[in-house]
Amino acid sequence: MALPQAGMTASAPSVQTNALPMHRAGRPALPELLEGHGIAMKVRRRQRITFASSDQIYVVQSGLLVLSANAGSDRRQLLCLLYPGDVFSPAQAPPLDGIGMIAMTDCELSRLRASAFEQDQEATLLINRYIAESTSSMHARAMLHIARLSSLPSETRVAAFLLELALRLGRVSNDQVSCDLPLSRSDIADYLSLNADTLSRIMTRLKERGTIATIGRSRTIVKSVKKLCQDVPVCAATMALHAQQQLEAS
Amino acid sequence: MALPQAGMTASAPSVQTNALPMHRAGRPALPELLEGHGIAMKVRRRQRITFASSDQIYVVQSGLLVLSANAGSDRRQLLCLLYPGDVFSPAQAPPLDGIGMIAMTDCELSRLRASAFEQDQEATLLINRYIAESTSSMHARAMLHIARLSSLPSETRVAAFLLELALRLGRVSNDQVSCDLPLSRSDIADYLSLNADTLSRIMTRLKERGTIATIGRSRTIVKSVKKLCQDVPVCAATMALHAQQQLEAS
DNA sequence: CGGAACGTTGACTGTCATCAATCTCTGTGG
DNA sequence: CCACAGAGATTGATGACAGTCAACGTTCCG
Repeated sequence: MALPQAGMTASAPSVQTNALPMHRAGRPALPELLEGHGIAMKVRRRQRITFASSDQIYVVQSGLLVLSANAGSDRRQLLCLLYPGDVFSPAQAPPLDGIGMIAMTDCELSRLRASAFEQDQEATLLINRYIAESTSSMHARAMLHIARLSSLPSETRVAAFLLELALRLGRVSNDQVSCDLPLSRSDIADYLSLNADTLSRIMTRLKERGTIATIGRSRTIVKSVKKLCQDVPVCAATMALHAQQQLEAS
Repeated sequence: MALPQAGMTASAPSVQTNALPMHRAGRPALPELLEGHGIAMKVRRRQRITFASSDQIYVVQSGLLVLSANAGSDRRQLLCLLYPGDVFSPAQAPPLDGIGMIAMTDCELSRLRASAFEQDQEATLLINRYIAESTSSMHARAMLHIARLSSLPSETRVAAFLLELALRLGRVSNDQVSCDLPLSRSDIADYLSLNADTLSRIMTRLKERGTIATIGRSRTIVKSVKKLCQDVPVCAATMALHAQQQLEAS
């Protein structure tokens, strides 16, 4: 288990995006030597991880986590999604009340100490590079999320989010993506800064409009990825950031 | 000029924050060897920098820039503020239309190629570490910004933002912070995802309420930092992320 | 079978974006 | 020094949209 793997299998997306050519497809594989140092952790769905020491680094091997905080009066805010391959250290989190990670699915993590590699310069080099690339890509995702939150109407916002999650967790076939949502409605609402009620209304509208379809409570299908990317610029960027990495990892 | 310096002078903030203890105060100084490799760039206010190659890295030496994109139909979205000391590479930006940096003030940048250090392992080590720490801290700021956008009412959002900018660019004295805003109203609005009209109303309300005061068009004073931090949890985190780094830099 | 968590829907309210008009600064040229 | 122009900032009226509260339905669990 040297490579981080996606929580579910993924086939190659067959859709063309108009991503800027400058963008990197993925990052190099996490070297195995990390395995020797890290402590494997298994966390279960809904489990919460608080940051004990700032020296610790978490590597997501499988599953899905979110960074959570209590920003407002009592409202929980989900700030960031952590996918397999992501490296996360407390330094990347703001010092908000109730900051911590919450597992959305059963997860496998590696926990290691940032100072663990200082003897081995070669290893430090590789690992720092890996961390830098991971952190860069997470920053790009955060920027995309800000763009989604700020400049998209709520309906499009939800559609773009579902696309991201489906690209990461689901399977692509013939211009459709589908996945089982590991987040509940109120989780999604807390991430997209919507009300759960409003989110429910929006998803009903999206279904009526034919943008998405649902099976049961959690299975969700984005009907036409191509159309979504044409209509919404953010979705093309989502493809570039999420689908290509998926390609790399598989 | 080895160290990045703040655009304007900064005295030590005299206000206590309840930042979480785990949080790092700053990052180590950028080593001088970067100077040898980098190309110094001077950009003027309002000038736009597009990303030519993904191999390039920009280090902000002085001034203030923003990351900008055209996310929605025609609306410009300001995604991220870049302060002195920040390292920014195109990999940290999402592949959105019209992505680029815009100088809010006259700026000094160093531009270097990511692959420039590969011969010198010692240098690579230090620089990668610096980049990793910078990127981490930028990620934390992005998360804080998301929290601000998502879970604060617009009035508080503006106040929290003004606090951040004043802590970075202004001077602290006796529980007050003041600075000259380098951003126009519509810049601020585009960053906080508000309408410029609404922003104007909000600032009027903040003035009436005594939270802030203004002198002329751009000079802005946050009246009671302590009170703001007590009322708004995000502001305490803002102090932790921005005031302490200011301390470090000065 | 019952209960709890989750999801949906409706009526109402508050907030923010929009559009348009007016006002205030700032710099320029006479 | 003043007049002017143009950008930027404010203010008002209005409509669209999302949050709130409450009730009801559904699914999943013991």
